[in-house]
Amino acid sequence: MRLKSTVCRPSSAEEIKQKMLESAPPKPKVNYSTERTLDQWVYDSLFNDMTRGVLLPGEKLVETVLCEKFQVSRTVVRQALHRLAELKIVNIVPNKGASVAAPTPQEAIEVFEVRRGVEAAIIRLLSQKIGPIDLQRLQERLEAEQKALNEHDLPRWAILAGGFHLALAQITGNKLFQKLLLELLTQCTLIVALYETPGNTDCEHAEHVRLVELLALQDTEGAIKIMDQHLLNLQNRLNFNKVQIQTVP
Amino acid sequence: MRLKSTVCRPSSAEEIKQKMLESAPPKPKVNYSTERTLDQWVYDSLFNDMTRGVLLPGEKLVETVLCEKFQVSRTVVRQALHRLAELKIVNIVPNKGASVAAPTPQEAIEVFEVRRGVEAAIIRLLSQKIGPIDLQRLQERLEAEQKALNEHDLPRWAILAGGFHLALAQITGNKLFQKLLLELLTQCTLIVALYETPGNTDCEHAEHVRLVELLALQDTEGAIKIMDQHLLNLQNRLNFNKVQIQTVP
DNA sequence: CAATTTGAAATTGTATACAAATTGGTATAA
DNA sequence: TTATACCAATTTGTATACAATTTCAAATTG
Repeated sequence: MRLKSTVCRPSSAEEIKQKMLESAPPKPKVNYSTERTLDQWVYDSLFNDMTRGVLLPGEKLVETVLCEKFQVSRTVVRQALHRLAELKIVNIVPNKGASVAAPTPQEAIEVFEVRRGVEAAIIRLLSQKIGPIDLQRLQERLEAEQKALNEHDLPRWAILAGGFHLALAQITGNKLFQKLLLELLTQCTLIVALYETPGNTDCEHAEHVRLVELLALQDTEGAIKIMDQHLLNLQNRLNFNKVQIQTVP
Repeated sequence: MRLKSTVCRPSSAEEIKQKMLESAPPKPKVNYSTERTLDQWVYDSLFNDMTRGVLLPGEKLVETVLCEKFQVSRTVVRQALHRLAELKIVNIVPNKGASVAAPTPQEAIEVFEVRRGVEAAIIRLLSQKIGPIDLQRLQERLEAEQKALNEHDLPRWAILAGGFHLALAQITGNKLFQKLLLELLTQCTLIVALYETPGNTDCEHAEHVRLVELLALQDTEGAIKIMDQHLLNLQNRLNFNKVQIQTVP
C-alpha cells in the first residue's frame, strides 16, 4: 500500500522525493515541446542508461516507477517502452510488463552473426569513401584509446572502443548503417554484461590499430578479415554458463 | 459492459462510414486479450497493408481516421504508429502527424546499400547450413514463380519473389536476420512504389534461378556476386526523377 | 502438512479528457 | 491585389480514469 489510487502524480508522499533524488533524470525539460516530445526524452534517457550500463539486462521496468522518476504520465512511459521493445533492447510480455532485454545464448549468437555481417558490409562500403582526413581522425581515436588503457580507465576505454566501431559506420555516410550498428552495439552491451569473462583489452586495442593500418593500405579484404576475427574473439570470450543474476530490489 | 460507443468523436459525418466500408479491417477481435493486444493487431494490419501496396508511400495516417477504421481508441492507434515509426516505415513529425514513409532518393540508396550487405551476409551464413531439403524447397518456389509469370499474374509473382529472399534468410535459422530483412524488404516495397520503372521480370526470375544453381554447387562467392548484381539491377531500374504524387483525398 | 482456493493489491491494457500546436480561411490594412 | 493578423476547427501531445489481468499470500480443505 504505497500509492493511494491508480494515479502516478506526485500525490502526497515523501518516499517519492527520495526516489527522485536517488536516480535523478537528466533534465526535466523547461517547457515541453521545444522541438522534442516527452516520450522522446524518456526514450533517449532509457537508451543511454542501457548503453552506459546503468540499467542491467533483465532489470524490471515498472511503468509507475518510471512515471515517478521522470515525472510524466504512464502514457509517455508506455510509448517509450514500446518503441524500445521494437528494437529488441527492451522485452515486453503482454500483461506481464517490460524489462531490459536479456538475450539468451541463442539470441546472443544471432546478434553476433548479424553484427559480423553488417560490420563487414560497412568496411566494404567505407573503403570506397575513406580519405586522409578520416584516417587522421581514426588515428586520434586510437591514441585516446591507448591513453585510457595506460591510465587503467576501463570504463572510458569501453566507451571509446564502442565509439570506434560507430566512427567507421559514420565514414560510410550511410545513416541507416549507423542506426543499425548502434542498435547492434547496444544489444552487444547487454550480452557482454550477461556473459562477459575477463578478456584481454590490450588485444582488442591492437586489433583496432591493425584494422586502421590495413584501411590506410587500402587492403579492404584484409580489414574485413581482421574485423571478423575481432568480433569472433569477443564472442568467444563469452561464457554462456555464467549464472545470471536478476536484479530484484 | 464496456465500449460506450463514444469512441474518438465521430465528428459529424457520413464520409466516415464510406471510408469504413471502403477498407474494412480484417477482424475486430471478439474478446480482446486472447494472447494478443489491440495495438499489435493494428500494427500487423498496417504493416501488411504496406507490404501489399494497399497503403502507398506518403499517404497521411490521421489518428482519428484509423480509430474509426479499427474501432479502437487513439491510445492504441498511436502506440502502433509510433512502433512502426521506429522501423522507419512510418514517418512521424511531432505535432504534424504520421504518414507512410516516402524515402528520399538518398534514403533509398542507403536502404539498398544496407540490403546488399545484409543479403550477402545471409548467403555467406546460409551456405554453411543449406541442405538438400532446403534446395528442394527453393526449387519448388522457383517453379511457382515461373508459373505466375507464365500466367502473367504479376502481383502474385511480386509476392513470391519477395518471399524468395525471405526464404533464404529462413534457411540461416537466424531470426534476427529474418526480421531485419523483412524490414528492409518493406522499405524496398515503398521505394519501388515511388520510383519504379517497367523493368524486366523475366530477368529477375532468371537471376533467382541462377542463384539457386550456384548454391547447389556450393559456390558461395559466386552466389553472393549474383545476389549483389541482382539487387544492383533492381536499384538501377529506379527513376528518381519520377514525379511523386501525394495522395490527398 | 501439502495442495488448492480465493481475494485484494499491484500492474498492465484501453478509453476518455484536456491542453497545446497546427492549419486554413477570412477579414483587415498596406 | 498582396500581405498579414487573427480566430476557429482540426489534429496531435499528455494526463487521468477505468477495466482486465497477474501476483502472492492468507485462508481453506483434504
